[in-house]
Amino acid sequence: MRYSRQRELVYEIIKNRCDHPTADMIYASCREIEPNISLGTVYRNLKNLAEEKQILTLETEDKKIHYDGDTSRHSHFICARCGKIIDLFKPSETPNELKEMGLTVTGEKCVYYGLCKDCDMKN
Amino acid sequence: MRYSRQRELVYEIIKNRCDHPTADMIYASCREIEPNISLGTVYRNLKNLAEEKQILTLETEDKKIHYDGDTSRHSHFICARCGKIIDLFKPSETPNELKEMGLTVTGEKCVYYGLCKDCDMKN
DNA sequence: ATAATAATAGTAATCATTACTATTTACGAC
DNA sequence: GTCGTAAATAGTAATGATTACTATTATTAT
Repeated sequence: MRYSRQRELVYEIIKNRCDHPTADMIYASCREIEPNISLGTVYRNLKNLAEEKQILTLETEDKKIHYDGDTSRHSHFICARCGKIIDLFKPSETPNELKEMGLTVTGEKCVYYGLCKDCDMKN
Repeated sequence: MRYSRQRELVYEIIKNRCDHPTADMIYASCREIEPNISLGTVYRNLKNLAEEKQILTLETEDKKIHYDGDTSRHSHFICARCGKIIDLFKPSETPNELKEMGLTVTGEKCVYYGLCKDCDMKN
């Protein structure tokens, strides 16, 4: 992969955020610094970075991919009402059963669903 | 929710499969029995059934929702190459940390990624 | 500096899903 | 049983996130 100013920017923006932005949110942040960057470029680089495992993706019920610059092992909680995503602890060790079944594990995504504190109070 | 022959059909089809079909796969199965059922009806009923927690959804990297008629607690393995979805064991108990953070958990989705046996051999 | 080619900007296309609307169906009251 | 009402459907159009395409620009090895 050849260097590009745009990919560097996308990467830096994700790494410096502690939320879980979607492509259009990242695009908006990019435009503030690089007003001519195109949406396609943001999408392409997000895909590249995810394939290189420099960032992670989270496929949620809102039908938008959420990106995560924190590549350490951790789980997520997603509020079913407001959609807020909260970082959680490290998931438990991957069970041996997988290897015994002949499955080579390269990643895992553990998501809990429910109501966050704020939304629970509003009920 | 009022009874409808179409919803019943959608429900029965999912419950009697042991794979994780997408809406269009379920639509195809429905058409074999009910040739006039419409795609919108299948989508609407899948959504209804999922909201009622009679079936589960799995949001995957292929950008299609996969449905699961097995509502018992279990995890999944998804092959990164062929997309095959394999049912796994029951996930470990939901940690207390969630409750301590004020989060009310109503569901969880734990997915492992990697290569299945067949795809691993082809490497 | 130059050539080769990867990456971009801008726009068009894709495709899973949802919305819309006229018609049909379920079902409770009579 | 049938009547009325509202929910559900069939068929089609619209939506919206993502990807594809293409002429132009930028990176990098020589």
